[in-house]
Amino acid sequence: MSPERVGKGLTERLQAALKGRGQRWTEQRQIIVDVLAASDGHATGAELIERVREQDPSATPSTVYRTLDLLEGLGLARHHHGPDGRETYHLEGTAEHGHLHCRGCGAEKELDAAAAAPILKAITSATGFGADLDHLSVHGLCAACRAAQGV
Amino acid sequence: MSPERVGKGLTERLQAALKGRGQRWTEQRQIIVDVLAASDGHATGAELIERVREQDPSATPSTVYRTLDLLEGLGLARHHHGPDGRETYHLEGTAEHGHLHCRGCGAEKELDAAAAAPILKAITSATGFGADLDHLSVHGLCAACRAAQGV
DNA sequence: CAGTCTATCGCAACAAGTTGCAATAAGCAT
DNA sequence: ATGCTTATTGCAACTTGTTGCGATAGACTG
Repeated sequence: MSPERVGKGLTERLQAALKGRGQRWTEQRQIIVDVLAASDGHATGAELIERVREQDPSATPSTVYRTLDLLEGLGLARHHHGPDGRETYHLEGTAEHGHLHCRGCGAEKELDAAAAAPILKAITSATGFGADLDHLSVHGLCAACRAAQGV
Repeated sequence: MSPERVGKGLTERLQAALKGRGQRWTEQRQIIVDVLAASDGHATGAELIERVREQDPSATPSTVYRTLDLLEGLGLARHHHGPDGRETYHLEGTAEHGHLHCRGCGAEKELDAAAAAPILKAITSATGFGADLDHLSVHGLCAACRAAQGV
């Protein structure tokens, strides 16, 4: 697949944001952002490291993870934990969404903002919490598996 | 508040369950169950290992984790992932409950079944999912932090 | 363009979990 | 009690992710 680069706009916004905070733009960060953009969707830390290494074998895990942290600090990337606790990263820019993991069939579905709205509202009224949709991971049984198990 | 101690009945039920499956009861497993019962509430894997080691220095991480897996398989223990992805274990027997993590003050609150009911209902009607309360971890801002941030 | 300040990098060690395998020992049968 | 079968243990290596530190190099100053 030929990863068509994400618009240059992203890189420029990033450079500006970093400069404003006295931070620096480096080749490695460019690569990491490119990789993240190319693996549109979700990728584990290990996958990202591997792909970054294809472009720059000198890259180390610490650099990748630290850059990922940085991007999160800038609100450009997000991470959440999969059903097994492994980290999964995705670029901000796609709409905020939560995740549904089915323990029956292993499927993973995304939960978009519209579908989540009543859930977030229920959380707030029951607990006072303002929940982060991006960090919301629900484990359970999907409709199909519930039917199959006659629950 | 404090439900009755999980008496010796637990050990006996456990022994019977294991025997029925051709599995064995060992000193280590006794210790691990004891420790789990004693750390009523939540404990990370590392904490459990440490405490088990106080009673039996020869215990190794693999044994502890494998026993924990076994207990989960028997429905006697549960684990979920904290805000940082670390594992947290607790004995089944206390009421099912979810977890709320506040990213503002770091507080962790429990979400009991009664409070969660409307939330689970909202999840089901929005997505068809039957959510596991025990695996429900909500990250967000608690009421106090929301007020403090004027959100 | 050279000099300075310091953010970032790479390394190496660490922490939390997981897994394969040979040795041990639990539970059953004799 | 003795031996047999095989689940369980302990070890060691590995995976994923984190952290401290000295070395490198990016960005700004003069």
